[in-house]
Amino acid sequence: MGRAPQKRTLETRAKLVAAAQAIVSECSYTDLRTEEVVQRAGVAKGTFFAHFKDKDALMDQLIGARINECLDGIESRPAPGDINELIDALMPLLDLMRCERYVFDVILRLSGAAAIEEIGPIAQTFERQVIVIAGWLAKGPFRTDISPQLMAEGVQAFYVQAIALNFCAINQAVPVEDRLREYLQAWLMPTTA
Amino acid sequence: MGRAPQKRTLETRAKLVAAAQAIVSECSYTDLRTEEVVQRAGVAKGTFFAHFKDKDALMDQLIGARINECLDGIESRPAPGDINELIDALMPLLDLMRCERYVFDVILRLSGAAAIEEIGPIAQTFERQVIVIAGWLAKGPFRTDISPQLMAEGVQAFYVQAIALNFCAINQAVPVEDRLREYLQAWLMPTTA
DNA sequence: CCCTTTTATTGACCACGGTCAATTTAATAG
DNA sequence: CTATTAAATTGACCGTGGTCAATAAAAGGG
Repeated sequence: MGRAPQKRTLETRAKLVAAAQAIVSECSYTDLRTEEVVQRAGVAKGTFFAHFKDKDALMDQLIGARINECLDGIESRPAPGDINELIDALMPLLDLMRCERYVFDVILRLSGAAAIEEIGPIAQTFERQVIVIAGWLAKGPFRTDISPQLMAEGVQAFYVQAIALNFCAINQAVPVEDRLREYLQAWLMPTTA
Repeated sequence: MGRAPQKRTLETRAKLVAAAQAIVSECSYTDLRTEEVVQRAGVAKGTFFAHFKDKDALMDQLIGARINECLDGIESRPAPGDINELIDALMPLLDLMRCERYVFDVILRLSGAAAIEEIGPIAQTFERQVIVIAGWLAKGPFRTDISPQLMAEGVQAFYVQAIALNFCAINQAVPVEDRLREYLQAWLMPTTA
């Protein structure tokens, strides 16, 4: 049996997170260095790694929290009535995911849980994304031959692909939302002959 | 005006690539260290980085070559007549992409070219994948309301997603090919009411 | 209050990717 | 053949993520 966590522990962790958030808002996720985090938090380097398995775990927490804020906003909206409204509703999420190349890389890396017992914040939001979107699609004027869950997984696959393509110099002429619209039209409202 | 490349240069590069390939076949991509590459090649560390921008550039070359071998094999097959045949044909590619978590991460990271002038090997194969698949889909018994190119981009998005999900402990109960089949059925042969 | 056990913190240290001024080797001109 | 210039190579060095034995601080037990 472990004992209750000490108050000191929670304080230290809070200081680390606060320092990290400050760095992110002043500079960027890309520029965050663990060395600077511990300096600002006023603790030793080892302490950081006693609280976070590695740097990715900190990013998981920071970015996961922001995605959840995003989903809160998204969830409070009425179900979109067509594909354009769907894309409008998703845009805040997409903008967050593509705000920095490094952020997108981290998200992809952490979007799946390595082990069942340790589903990180970002991985959790990926499940939540599907749930939120599936809820919408069930109400909309979309295809009915497949489940809303499957439709939602497809939507997720397509916006990840759209963002990935948009990071290429070659493909930046086409805005993400235009590319995504083409995908979603074909995915959610197929017109079979 | 630059001079012609020296024979020595090509030899050094070949030694580096050979050393890297040896390490990969003896150990894994994950375990490859630049230090060991240069030791086996009998050159200094700086030489490595004179030939490759960074470690990713070496991986790009090694993995890109393997993907191309894969596509050569795939291309020599007749066009698949249904979704199961399509999946069978794609399996070698999928197995390569998911052979190591690190390999999948590298592929995702390099699948898009950062700048127009420098489309790396992996990014090139991603275009080629779409071309090969689109060629197939044009001949198959699939939906005709969208272009083969768009269908192929969707197929790519779906196998990437299927692999990503399969790296999660939670989702490993369902084999990649089963998950992919469900996606492709809905994507390539929608049955709208 | 002191002793014991658990938990948290520390900072010197390591691993590994990547840099760069200095040096060596090859190509070319005279 | 020699001098000059361009290209390739070297290895000491750096930045940064991550480790771990030693230490300090808190929590119980008597």
